[in-house]
Order: sequence, then structure tokens, then C-alpha cells
Amino acid sequence: MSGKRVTRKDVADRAGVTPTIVSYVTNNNRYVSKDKRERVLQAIKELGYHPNTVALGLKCKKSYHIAFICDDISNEHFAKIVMDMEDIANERGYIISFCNTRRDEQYINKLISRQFDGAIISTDILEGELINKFPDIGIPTILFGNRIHENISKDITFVNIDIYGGTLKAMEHLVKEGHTKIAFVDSSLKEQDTIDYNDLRVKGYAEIHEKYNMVLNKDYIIQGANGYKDVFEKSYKLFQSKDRPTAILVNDDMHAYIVMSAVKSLNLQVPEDVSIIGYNDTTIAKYMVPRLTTVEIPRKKISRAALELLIDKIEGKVVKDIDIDTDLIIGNTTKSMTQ
Amino acid sequence: MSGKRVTRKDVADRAGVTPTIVSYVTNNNRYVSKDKRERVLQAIKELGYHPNTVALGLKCKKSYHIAFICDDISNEHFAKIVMDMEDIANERGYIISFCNTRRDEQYINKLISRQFDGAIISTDILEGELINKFPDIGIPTILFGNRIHENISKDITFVNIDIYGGTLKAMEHLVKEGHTKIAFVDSSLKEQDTIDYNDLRVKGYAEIHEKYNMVLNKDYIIQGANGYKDVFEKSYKLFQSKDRPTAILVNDDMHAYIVMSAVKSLNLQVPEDVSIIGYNDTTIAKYMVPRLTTVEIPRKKISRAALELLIDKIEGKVVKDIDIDTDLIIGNTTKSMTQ
DNA sequence: CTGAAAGCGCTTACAG
DNA sequence: CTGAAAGCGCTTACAG
Repeated sequence: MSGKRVTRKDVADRAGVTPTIVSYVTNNNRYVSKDKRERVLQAIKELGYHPNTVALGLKCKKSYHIAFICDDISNEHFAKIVMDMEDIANERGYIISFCNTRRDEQYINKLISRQFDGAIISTDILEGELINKFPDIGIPTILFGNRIHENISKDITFVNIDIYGGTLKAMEHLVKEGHTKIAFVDSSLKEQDTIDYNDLRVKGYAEIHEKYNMVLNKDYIIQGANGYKDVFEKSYKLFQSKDRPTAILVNDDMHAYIVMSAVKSLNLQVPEDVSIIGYNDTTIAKYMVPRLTTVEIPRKKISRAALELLIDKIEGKVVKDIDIDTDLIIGNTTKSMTQ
Repeated sequence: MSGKRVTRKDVADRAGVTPTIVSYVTNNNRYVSKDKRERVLQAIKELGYHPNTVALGLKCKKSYHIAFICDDISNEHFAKIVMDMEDIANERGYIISFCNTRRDEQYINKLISRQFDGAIISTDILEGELINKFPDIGIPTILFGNRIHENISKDITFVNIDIYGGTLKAMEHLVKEGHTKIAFVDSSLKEQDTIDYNDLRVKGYAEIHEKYNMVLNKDYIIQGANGYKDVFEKSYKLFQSKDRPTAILVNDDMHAYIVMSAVKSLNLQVPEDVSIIGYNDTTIAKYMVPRLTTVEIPRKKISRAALELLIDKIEGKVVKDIDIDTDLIIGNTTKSMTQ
């Protein structure tokens, strides 16, 4: 391409000043005579100079670069969170890199080498050991989830999302409608030793069974599903069975949609034959017909909280965990059994 | 947090060698005596050393950092493209930053300052002038779209996606089924002077009208819709009208889904009352009931093509534009009028 | 008011 | 076989 990039030195030569002056002009942090300033600005324009952020990063040990790491960048829920965060980050001079989690130490090392000023992580599948690599090396880190894991570094700040409370609300709603045969889908690709705040869903699910003396049928729990196709097949099979559940809680709206697709493929109706509840309140939920009942995770709140906590932390302030409530949005995909 | 980061010098001190030796060990590109090599590796492990990519980038003028810029990171279509690209990039030592387009010169400047080794851009809303900033400054750039725009730099390489051909296939399909009142939705936030390869959709749409002597009703074209809600409202209104269309082509699956939602809200049936065709073949299309008929953009192909072209370009090779075909995936959301 | 100089953490050509 | 040194493009403390 067009040869070497324009540097500060090129600008200085063009404007007939020293490189130092160019810096003072671009950073606007010291008096520079009007004459020189104008020559510099002119030269910058003529040459198309863009200060090299990499050099600045090296010198100042600050990259203005934040990583947001989640398990599925193709899930609208996370994308919307990033978009909200970007609006705030942008004002503060930061950019955010939106990355997919990889259960791969080499990949994590590569990220770490890039001198992010901070990281925001939302994962169900990464071991504490790998997550801790960020704070251990001195990268301010925020984790979406809940401080229920012992192997997470004390240096990590949590945005505690009340998935547990949301799950209780969803389950109570189904129980009040008379459902006793309730299934549950957890589509995250979990393994042992993972950060599974999803377990808060299982926990809530199990506790409601206990509270109301309902039999917990293990066959009603679909866990560690492997992608959309797997969720479709497993839920198809579940609803094909003689003793099929009358309601199902699905850990993500898109997956809830897939479950509904499986249900419909069996010529069953939602909510007449099967009640469905999702999580996240994404576009798919809002425009589903019937409208999906779903546990809302307040994205605006968590993105703002996470980003502000992170920037405070980067700036050396002491920050504390924060708690975020969830709500049940009642749509039309559940139906009372007692009517 | 934990103070300063571990540098090459720290490792050298610990291992009792010069910093140079540490580089030769980490890069594995020169003979180092077994004894020293082991001491270095030991020190790296003990200290948790991660080479500073920023410093490397400055020295070598190579960031191993690629930008993928698209108009809506919350659209699964783009997220899946990034994920495919990442798999390839990862093997080659690159990381990809997944960014939302902003029609904001400051933002573009900020990106440019970050010394990306290359950029892959997919946009309907960015002016050529802003896109050209990347190649103009020497950043190898790939653009998804079609070389039909005169104001795009010659230095940009195109991955030409045959949206036009796909649109013809979709329209032909509807015409063969006897539809003559066909609507069209373009949900992109376009303005004048934009890279609107979407216009290829409009072009195909118009040409088929001409070819078959069909009246092109301008009221059937919804353009510049502003988000999901707007698409819902506008299509609701469209299908509420007396002279409503019997079929509709929608430039994205999720938006097609929203249109279907509007249709159903009016107690109309798909495909009995309204035939719908989308674009992209994302998850929503695959699991829609009835299965959405959609113009497939072969994501695997375009992501591989784009990334390989880009890396070749970064490595100084001469590359040529590439053409990618599209296909119509026939689902169950269209119905023959003549049965 | 303004410039020369040190230094951020690396790589690698150069000189032993 | 191996080390000292230059230099990538910046910022800013220091010295005039």
C-alpha cells in the first residue's frame, strides 16, 4: 500500500518545528505560540497524520482498550450489552474489543499480551484459573455473575446479576398457574470447575420443587446442550415422550424459540399444550407470537454498571461489587392449567 | 492492582542473562545454549511473563490486529462471519476486533490510530469518503459488497456478494408462484452517498417488475426503516391497507421475522395470506415455523475469502476481487397463488 | 516560552 | 556462539 505512515516527525519537518511541539499541539496540554500551532495543524491536515496509539500505549502504559469477553458473541443479548458499553466507553476515549470465550490458554495469553486496560467477562464455561489470569497480571477485571465461586481472585469485581431471583419468579409464576411438570434447559457448554452462575437457575428450579413438594424429574433437565440443533433435538424428544412436561424454562430466548419450534413441529401449541419461559428479553422474545414470557436481565443497567466500575478501577479507585435485580416479563407463552 | 507488569528485563535478571537472550528464547529464532534457555523458560514461568504485544507492534510495525466493521454487531449474520474469521485468524496469530460502524469521523480516526494490520468492512451506511480513510493511510482493506461505487479507493479489494442474483432468484420464485403484489423492506439506515449494495436488492426487485410487466407500487417499498420497532409498525400498516401485498421480500431474516410478527398480529397467516422471503439464513430462519424461505449468503465462503485475501494483502501480495454466489433456500413461507 | 533527551518494551542488524 | 546498541513513535520531566 502507500508506503510508510505519517509520523509526528513528518509533521514536525513539514511545519518547521520540533517533534515535541507537535505533541503539545495534538495533546493540547502546553502553551504553543499561535504561529507554530497553526503551522502544525496545517501540516497534520496536509499529511493526514494520525497519532500512533500503539506508541502512546507503550509510553504511557495505557491502551484505552477494553476487552469484553462472552461465551457467544452471536447472541443478541451480549451484543446489545457491548453496544451500550461502547457508547459510554467512546465518550471516555476507550474502545472495546468484543471477543468470544475460548477455552484455550494460548488464546487467553494472547489477549493478556495485548495490554488491555481492563476486561469485562461474562462466561459460564471458563475455569476460574483462566479468568484469574487477568487480575493476576494486573488487569482490572469485572465479572458478570455471582460471587459464589471460591476459586475466583479477590481482585475481581462482580456485577452480581440476580439470575436466582429471576428464576424463582419464573418458577413461582408457573406453579401458580398450576404447572407441576416443569422442564428446564441449560444450553451452556459447561464442564466441571466452571463459572456456572447458570447453576443459580438450577438452584432456583430445584428449590421451588422442594418448596411446593413437587417431584423433580431428572429427565426434565436438559443440560450441556451443544448448540441450537442439539437443543431442538433434545427438546423434541422430551415433548414426544408420553410423560411430557407442561411447561419449560429455557436459559435464553433464542433457545426458547428453538424449543417452541420443536413443540410446534410436534403439532403441539404454545401455550395451550406447553408453557415456555425464556431469559434475556431480546428481540426474538419481544416479537414472538405469542409474546415470550421471559426473565429480563436489565442490560442498560449492567452495561453501565460494569463499564463505570471498570473505568473507576482502571483509574485506581476502590470499587465494590454491585447487585442487579432481574424481573419477569409476562407475555403470552404460559397458560394456567386450572382454568 | 498488582503493581507493574513483568517485562523481558525482569525475566533476564531472574535468569541471569541479557534481555536479548530472552527475546531469542521467546521467539525461538536463534541458537541459545540449553542451559540459558532453560533458565529463561523457568524464569518466564515463575514470573508469569507475557511479551508485550504493544511494544512488539511498535518495533515491528505489525499489530496482528484486524478490524471487522459492520453495521450491526447484534445481527447474528455478522457475528457468525466474525466467528468463522476468528478461527482462521487465530491460527495465523491475528486477533479480530468486532466493531459497530459509527458514522462519525472521530471514531474512524480513533480506529485508524490503532495500527490495525488490516480492516474488513461490511456497511450500507458509511460514505466512501470515510471508508477510504483506511486504504488512504495504508491499511489493507477488504469490503463486502460490490464494485459498483465510483468513489471507493482502488486500493480496496472487494468480496463481491451476489445480492443482486439472489434477489432475482427470490423474485422469480414469487412471480412463478403467481404473486404480483410484492412488497420490499430495506431496514438499513441509509442516507445519501452511502455504500448501499442493498440497492442491488432494489435493483433486482425493480427489474423483475419490468421483466414481467408488473406495476411497481412505491407504497410497497419500505426503506430506511429505523430499527425493529419501525419495521414492525411500517409493515403492520402496510398489511392493514386494503390493497395489501400478497408477498414481501425483507432484507434480513430477523426483520422478516418481525414482519411475520406484524402479519400474525393482524390475524393473517403465513404463507396462506402473505408470503415472506428473508436474507441470510440465520438461526431464526432455520427454526421458524413455517421455515423461512431466504436468500442465503454463504458465510463460510465469504469469511474465508475475506480473511485470506486480507492476510495476503497484508503480506504484500497482489490480490484480486472475488465473486461469491448466493442461493435461494426454499422453506415454507411462500405459497403459490395459482393453486 | 521552548527544545533536547530519556525512556516505554520490544527486535534484530551489527560487531565481536 | 552471544551481547551491546539502535530504533520503532510517542510523552513529559528537565534544563535552559
